[in-house]
Amino acid sequence: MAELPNSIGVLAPLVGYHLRRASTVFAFDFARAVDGTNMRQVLFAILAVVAENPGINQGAVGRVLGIKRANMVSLINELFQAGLVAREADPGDRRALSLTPTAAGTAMLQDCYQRIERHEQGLLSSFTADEKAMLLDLLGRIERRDLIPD
Amino acid sequence: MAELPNSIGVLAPLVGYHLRRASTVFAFDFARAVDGTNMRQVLFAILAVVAENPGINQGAVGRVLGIKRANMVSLINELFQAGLVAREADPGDRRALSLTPTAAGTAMLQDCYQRIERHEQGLLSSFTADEKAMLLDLLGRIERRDLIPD
DNA sequence: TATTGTTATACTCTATAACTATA
DNA sequence: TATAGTTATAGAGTATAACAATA
Repeated sequence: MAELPNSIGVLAPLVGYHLRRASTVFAFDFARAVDGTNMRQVLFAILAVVAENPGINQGAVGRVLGIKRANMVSLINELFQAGLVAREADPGDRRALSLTPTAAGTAMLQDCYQRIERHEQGLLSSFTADEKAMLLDLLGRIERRDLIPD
Repeated sequence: MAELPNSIGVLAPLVGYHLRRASTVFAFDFARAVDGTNMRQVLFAILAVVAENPGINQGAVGRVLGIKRANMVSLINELFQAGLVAREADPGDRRALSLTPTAAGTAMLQDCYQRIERHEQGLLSSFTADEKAMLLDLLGRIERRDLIPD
């Protein structure tokens, strides 16, 4: 017992601290869940939004997910070069790029979703259905539309 | 109604996604709360652990917070150069550095804590006391000691 | 004028490997 | 051998400013 106890002092009652730690636990588990797929949390989120809203603009995706325009560029490039999304000039607005998932993108999304879902069940194995629903509800009430990028 | 609706597709039922978004909301608010203090989430967390466990080693702080040895170095340097923590060779183990908060460090911790506490009350203004306690409990059950750094 | 996508850039966070000095 | 701190380094994530093309 050489080690000091790990009391976290004033961090204990702070919701922000515990959100950060819990979020990190899920982030690590996400990485393990999609190991070998070359996917990351951001890419998965973008792919999910594109698949749900085919034809959506690059900027709109960023606005939904809280990613800045400037940072969307290389992320979309990654998904495009991996053959997971297609992009073409929006006929209604020639400045904009219209994004759609490819067949490979849809397959990747479904594969990853199933892996992640299974992993989340593991992390939440001690949770009742009510507790999980309660957690999602409480988190949803925190996510009041935060600042739009830019 | 030029903009597509922002439905997030398969992200909706994933706890990890909502943890990440909620965590970001709190991180932004943290930054606004401590504006002008030169403090950041990591530095505040380290300061809190050092203040709660005076004499604790650099590596032990990292273990409590999930920060790797290599990354602790510059963080402790920042706190030291800001005059918030003092460090001296541990008499019992001459490899280790024993950390204690300075008077300025204790004052900074208390000032920041009060600011953050006030801000968290704002973010959680729609939460009942029971709901906040429930959220902390559920998050605590996720933070099962995650992987020790290194 | 405002907006879409883009480039360039910088800072923070996180990760690995290798070194030193102690244990 | 193992551990504490350190250095160097690299990859993500995130931030701002400025530009061209289009609205």
